[in-house]
Amino acid sequence: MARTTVKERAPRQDNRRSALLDAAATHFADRGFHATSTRELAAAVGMLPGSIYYHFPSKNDLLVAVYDEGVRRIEAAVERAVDGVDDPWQRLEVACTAHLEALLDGGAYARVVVRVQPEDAGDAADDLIALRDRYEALFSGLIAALDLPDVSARRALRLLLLGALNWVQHWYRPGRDTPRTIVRRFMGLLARGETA
Amino acid sequence: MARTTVKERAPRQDNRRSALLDAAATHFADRGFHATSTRELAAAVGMLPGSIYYHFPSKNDLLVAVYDEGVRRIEAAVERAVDGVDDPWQRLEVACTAHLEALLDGGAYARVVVRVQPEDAGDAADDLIALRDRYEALFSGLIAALDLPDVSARRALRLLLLGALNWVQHWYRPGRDTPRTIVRRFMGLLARGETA
Amino acid sequence: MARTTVKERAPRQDNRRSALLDAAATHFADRGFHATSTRELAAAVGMLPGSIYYHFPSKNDLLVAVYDEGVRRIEAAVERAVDGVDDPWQRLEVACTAHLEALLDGGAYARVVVRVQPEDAGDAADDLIALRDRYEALFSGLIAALDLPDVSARRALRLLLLGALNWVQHWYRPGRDTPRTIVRRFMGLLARGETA
Amino acid sequence: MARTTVKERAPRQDNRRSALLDAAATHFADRGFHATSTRELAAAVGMLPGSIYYHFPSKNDLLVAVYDEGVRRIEAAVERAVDGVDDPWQRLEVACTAHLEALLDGGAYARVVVRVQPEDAGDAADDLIALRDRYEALFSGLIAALDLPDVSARRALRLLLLGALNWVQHWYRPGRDTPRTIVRRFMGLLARGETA
DNA sequence: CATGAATGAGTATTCATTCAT
DNA sequence: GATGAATGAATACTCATTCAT
Repeated sequence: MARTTVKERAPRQDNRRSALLDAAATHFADRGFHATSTRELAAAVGMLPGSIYYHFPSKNDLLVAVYDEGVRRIEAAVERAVDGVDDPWQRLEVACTAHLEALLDGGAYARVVVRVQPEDAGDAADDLIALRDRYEALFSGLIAALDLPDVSARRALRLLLLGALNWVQHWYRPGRDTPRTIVRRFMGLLARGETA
Repeated sequence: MARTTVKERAPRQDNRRSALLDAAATHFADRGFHATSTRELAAAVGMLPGSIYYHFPSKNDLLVAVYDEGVRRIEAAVERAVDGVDDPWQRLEVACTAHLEALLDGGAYARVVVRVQPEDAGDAADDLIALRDRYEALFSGLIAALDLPDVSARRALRLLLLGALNWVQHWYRPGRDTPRTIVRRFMGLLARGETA
Repeated sequence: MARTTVKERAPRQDNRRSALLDAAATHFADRGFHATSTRELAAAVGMLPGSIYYHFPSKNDLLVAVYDEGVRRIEAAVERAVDGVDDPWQRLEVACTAHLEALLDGGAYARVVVRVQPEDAGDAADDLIALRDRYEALFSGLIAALDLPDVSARRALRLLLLGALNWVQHWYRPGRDTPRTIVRRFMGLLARGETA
Repeated sequence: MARTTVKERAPRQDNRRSALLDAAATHFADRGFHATSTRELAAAVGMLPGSIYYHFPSKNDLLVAVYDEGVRRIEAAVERAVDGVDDPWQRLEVACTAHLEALLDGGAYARVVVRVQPEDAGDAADDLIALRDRYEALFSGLIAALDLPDVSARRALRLLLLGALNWVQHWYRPGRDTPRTIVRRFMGLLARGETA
């Protein structure tokens, strides 16, 4: 009688916290960290501004939480994509596609990782840098498997690709391109084995 | 002689305005537009906050002025670089190097163009977009001269290169690399004539 | 002894309440009433902020409880000290010493009585004033037993002594002085019987 | 004919700043530092809360300014009072009276010095302590001139008197007593030359 | 005997901007 | 070519407190 249904136990869960996280992701991705106020965030989830601080100790920490989730999602997408693929260039290509899909269609979390600069997080800048590095290490691994002449070429390829991929958000218009076709084109421009 | 202050007397013109512009460029490039307050800018040039408004009607307009100067400088550098070079791939390479030099060693104005997102300018976002497009057109011209199969390949190359180049600021450490070596490496990864 | 937690089991009664009271005493004494937040108090005893309100209806009431305990403790110390002493000046001196010991070495409760101003308690200011008066009456009794010329001299002596004693906390450095030596010196400065 | 009167030059002076300082003194003295909000202060002088920060960089600095003025005023009053008085005990008595007058009738600035605890000023606590010490040094000088047996007696007398005097505000009711009569009574309780 | 989740009002402070002088 | 003095609105954040569970 007291509880309306047996499921009553769980629902009081932390879905306000995650609603808040979602709103933060969207706003940070779309307008930037500094251009987003805690009021906007609160309004977006129907809280009062002060109530945010029940869930997160500061706006900075909220950013770190979003960023962390963003990195986690891109990593997961990339790992899922390369799973079962054997050819090293093929693995790199599907990884790039997954990366780009995460950035363009994959929701706001991933976009935050590319849009927000670590230094915006103030004290927590180092946390963001560590997260970013963790992801780049995953990419380094994929590139290490290629038959490239030396470490310099590997580093150059990693930075060329990640730069180009992360910049896509600045000009991407859905419909005209898809993540897959963009990556196809980018990879097509590369000289595979016979690099200088 | 009588007065001890070393205040520069010579450049009679409005060097207050350009000092302000310089300070804005540095701050916007280093910390971002929203993270820079007009007070900081004023303090940096020894003005009172209100005095900024004698020179510029708003903080947004100040950004537009900086951005405009930034684009102007990159354009000038690129044009100077390609001048007298004939081979299309060679022209592209020196252009990329000039672009990267402007970004990395060329002072704050150019960095603002890459760091600040047009939407940060509010009303004036369109002005910034127009400026960015103007510059990209210059780049498109250089790429059009290459022997690439179709318009898609040309577009892909432009976006790949600009993305990779503009991303460099996120990882560049002076000493280890130079703009020239970075561009050499990037170009070396590309399949020249025989692109797919 | 199965469980590793050292949690005291014995004092069955509401030792959470008294832990809270202790924390409040310490914080109010050290930092003042307004400078102490209920969150700090809760954190100090490992509660959540809301849980305070199970034990006390408001922060003000918490202050009253601490203050009450503080007065009670000073009273008890003074009464214990004068017990068995006969000479009136001697009684006054040991009372002063007990008062000062309570203030300086006697824990936070007593210090709150001297540090916190009644008006800080808002509604409950009158409660604090009543408590303070109750204690001063005890002191008046001791002074009434002295061979002083008139009521004015008695009042002056009471206020001189209490003022000087209560001010000691502002300059006291343990080691250099002790409550006993301070009181000795103060009493030594007084003209005993032959007051003007 | 531009200026309405020759006096026009001065009046735009800093009288808003000093109105603000006055309001701060009154509020800090009457209700304490933490219990006074910047809003109240601003409202008291008809400013908006933010406008305070044109005049003072922080609430703490405002306190320091008030405190400084308070010490200055007590010092001035004491120095004025002892001027022309020769007998050392007489000098001490008029100094005490001046001190007490400053505290009780002399406006809020002096009261702040006694009411607010240095630690309330946060960062600026040391500034307040330095000011308080400066004033106590003045008092030490007056006491050094007395024919007291040793340095301990001098120190004890200084602390006894200052304590008693500063505590007066807690029980003083105008009308019943005056600073002069209170000091007379206090001094009358002291054993002059023949101290133990 | 409490907690989890919030509220609503308030905190000090900062913002871009204005405008008479 | 500014300054001095503010404005008005917003900022991130903290407060004591509530209450269903």
